[in-house]
Order: sequence, then C-alpha cells, then structure tokens
Amino acid sequence: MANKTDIIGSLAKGLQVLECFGSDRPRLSIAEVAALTGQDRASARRCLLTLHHIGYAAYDGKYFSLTPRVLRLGMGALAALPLPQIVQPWLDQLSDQIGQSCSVSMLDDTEIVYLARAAQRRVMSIGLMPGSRLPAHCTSMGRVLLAALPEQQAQAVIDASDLTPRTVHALHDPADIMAEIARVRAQGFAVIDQEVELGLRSLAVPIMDAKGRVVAALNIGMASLHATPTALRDTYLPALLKVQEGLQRVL
Amino acid sequence: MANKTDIIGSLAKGLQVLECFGSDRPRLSIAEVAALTGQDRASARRCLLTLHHIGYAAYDGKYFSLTPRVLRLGMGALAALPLPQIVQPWLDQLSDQIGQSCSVSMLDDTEIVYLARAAQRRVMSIGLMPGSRLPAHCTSMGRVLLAALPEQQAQAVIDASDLTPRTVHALHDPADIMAEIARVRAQGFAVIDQEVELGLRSLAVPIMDAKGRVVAALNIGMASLHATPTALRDTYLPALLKVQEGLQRVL
DNA sequence: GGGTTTTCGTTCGTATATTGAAACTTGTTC
DNA sequence: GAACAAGTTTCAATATACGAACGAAAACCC
Repeated sequence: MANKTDIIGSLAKGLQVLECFGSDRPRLSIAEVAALTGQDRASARRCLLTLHHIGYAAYDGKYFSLTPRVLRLGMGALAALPLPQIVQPWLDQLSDQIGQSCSVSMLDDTEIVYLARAAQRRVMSIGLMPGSRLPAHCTSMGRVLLAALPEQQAQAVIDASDLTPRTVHALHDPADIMAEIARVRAQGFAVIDQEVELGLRSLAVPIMDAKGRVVAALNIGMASLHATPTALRDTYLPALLKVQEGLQRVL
Repeated sequence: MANKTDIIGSLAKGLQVLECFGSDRPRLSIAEVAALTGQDRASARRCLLTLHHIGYAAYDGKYFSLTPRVLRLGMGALAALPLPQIVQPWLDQLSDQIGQSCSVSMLDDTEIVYLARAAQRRVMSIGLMPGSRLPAHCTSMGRVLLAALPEQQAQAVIDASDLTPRTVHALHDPADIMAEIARVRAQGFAVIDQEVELGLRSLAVPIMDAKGRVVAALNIGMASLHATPTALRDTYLPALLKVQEGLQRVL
C-alpha cells in the first residue's frame, strides 16, 4: 500500500494553503500565499481560486480570506470528538468549585490544542478558546502530554520545537526541559511558573482513558499573585486528581 | 479570471472527503467514503491515503479517522476570527448577569455555526460548543440571520433546507417560516419556543458592526419552565439589546 | 463445512487534468 | 518611462482520474 501514485500532491498543497491562514494573517494575496507555502504563483492561485469556488474562501479581487464554511472541517472534527463533550461539564464544575479557569488540551506535534475550556476572569493577555494553540514545551499541559510519550518521541518533539523563551522564567535548554519532563512523568503532574506569560501560573494532570492511555491533559491557570507554585499544588492538585479519576471511569 | 483550468478538482474532492467525517461517523472505511462522496473507490482511497500521509488522518489498516491536526484548519480559522475573541467577555458577563446560557453564531448556508458560548446549567440534550451546528430555519439566531439577508436569498436558504420538524412545535411550511422571518426582520429580534428541542426557549438579536451590517447573532436559551415566551422577551430583551449596542461600538 | 455470492481493497492502462516555467499583462514605484 | 512586482495565460511535460479487472476476505446459504 501507499504507492507513490497513491498520494495526491495537489490535495496536500491545497491544505497547505488553507493552513497558512491564521490570526496573524487572515487576509492573503496570491503572491503572499505562494511565498508562505513555497509554491509558485500559478499553483497558489489555482488553489485559492478552487477554495473560493467551493466556498471556503472569500475573494475581493485582491485578497483571499476564509469563510465560516472552513469551520466545517476542523470544527466539525472537534465537535465530532467525543472528548470535549464529555469533559465540558466536569470542567464547568471544577472551574466553579475552585474559582479559576481550567482547560483540556491534546498534543499536535509541538503544540497543544485547546479542546474545551471553562474560563473565569481572564488572566492571560491572549484569549484562549477551543482550537487555540500554545507551544507544548513551555505549558503545563504540554509537559504532561510530552511526559506521556516514550522518551525518544518526546525528545524528537523538543528538538523540533522553537524554544525561544516567552518570558525570563522559561526554560530554554533542551536538556533542562527533558529533565523537567522526566520529573513530571515521575510525579504525575506539572507546574508551570510564568513560562508562558509573566504573572501566570498553572498546574496540569494527564487525562487517561479506561485502559490507562493518556488521551489529553487538564489544567488550571491563575494569576501568580494568588498562590505560590507550592501552594498551587497543595491547594488545587487534589481537585484535579479527583476529576482525573472521575474521567478515567467514563472514557 | 476563474477559467476552467483554474479549478483543481482533486482539491475539491479531498476536502469533500474531509467534510464527510463527523460526530456520527468518526471512523470510515474507503468504501464508505466513496459512497458518501460519490467518488469511486480508487479516488477515495487516494484522498484518504494522502490525508494520512500528511498527518490529517489516522489509519489502522481498515478505518480512517481524523487527527487533532485537522483542527489546524477550521479551528485555526475560528481562533483567527476576531469576532469570537471580542464577544467572549461580553458573553461571559451577560451569562453571569442573567444566569442563563448565551451564544454567538454565524450563518453558513442553511446552518448556524456557534462561534462562542457561555454556558450555565445544561438545558439541551445535545452539547453545544464553538463549531457546533444547528439548522438556521428553526433556531432563534438562524431566524435573525436569515432576516438580515435580502428576502430572495433567505427564500433560497429555506428552499434548500431540510424542514423536517424537530419537535411538534416546529414550523415546517416554508411560507410560515418566511412570514416569521419577515416579522423578525421588522421587530429586530426572534423568539423560538421549543422548535429545536422540547422544553427549550430562546431569544436572539442580531449583532452589527459599526456600519450596521449584521455579522452574527446573539442569543440566550433557557428551559421553558423558567419563562413564557412573552416574559422571556420582556425580561431578557433589554439585556441583549444592551450587549448588541455595546458590541456595535467596538466592531 | 464447503461452495457461492458480495463486498472491499488494490492494481492497471489509457484518457484526462494538472503542473511549472516562461511569456505576457497590468499596475505601481521611483 | 524604466524597473519592478503581482496577477494571468500558455503549453509541453507530468501527474491524476476513471472504469475495468483482479485477488482476498467476509457474509451467506445450504
């Protein structure tokens, strides 16, 4: 199987074009897309016109942008995943109980993807919502998810990651990060202190299915003035573990 | 522009394949995809193998399923839209204030797509979250969004819709629905009484940008025992209109 | 259980669609 | 008005699509 003739290059290119739209670049011209994807202008143009033709892109004669129809793809996939539906009530209740924001995410390559979220007061400058992404290496959920991988795979992810520190507190030496991941693996939870954003602390635990496989991660995040990292763990870890246990029974 | 040679058929087919995965069918075989898309098995197989090759699909030798990477497409698009980021705090506050769930959605063809949501106690049997879809014709936000279209376009959407009633209260005659849409257009809001689900009432208003163009809809939903349709309007419409007004200033 | 029928995944060859580089057009900058 | 950049078109080289055919597995039937 998977002969050379079994791969459709044009489909891969079209998806690459679709992916290069993002919050930082919602509107793109043909030449920009060509530059971002490495395709030539003719190909990029054909992809964009096709996307426009089938209703995925709007076109004003100069710039292309995505339409809500695109949400059928990824969002359809998200709303289709059973996990978000199942965890949402747990999240809501947990968030209510402890008075802090909490989220569930999965690993996708070097990033974590938010699947569900119950927000309290916004403590982060960036708005997080289902579908948002953050680097795995410097987030509490990312550390937990990387710890669940075989050592070698985790190393590969770290090697592929852009480790540019987001704050002065962020670990940036691959060896340090791998050591921290090992500790997380051993202790079963991760604490992050202002590595994503100054003033933000967070605590995460893995979510496992009935067979013990890690399928996602659960975290709470809060302003750093609310608790020291140690207090964070002592105060909130029991609540997280309780949800972890409850979820394992229903997954 | 848009010559016949400017459209890539294989890209359209690949996206069609991607779209046919959903909550009701998360795992599909080659033959199933071929049947759902109307392609022959050879084409469907190439699409699926390509999706697998570039990491969008998992393959166990028999069934294909989507990976979190797919969320890069639509979810990227959602997290990229400025609207959800802007409305979320307003939603949270509104939901808090009135103690009911509220949501923001856009129109995509015959369906509404949830962009953001602030949930209280769950009153619907189906879990709603960003990316979820419901038919436009029988929802309060759908009626508001259809009312914002030119009459002829709204008619076209209704004609294209599957009007099978979801409950005994649902309007199912196209003319009745168009009349209701006209009323919504005149009064500036929509009330739905148990047309989506028994026991569920909802009230929606349009959200407009600074130029007065309707870009989305805002609603609140609640168990029907909390308020009669009239009381629903009298009690909650002022709060919705206040958010509508506030949002118009920042969009 | 053995033979039959169906269904599915895969392969093949040719007809067709798509690619990419270069040529051409248009609009913009200096 | 020359120099440049972006969009568009062209056409031969190449990749892809489709229907048909094949083998394997599953489902069915006596």
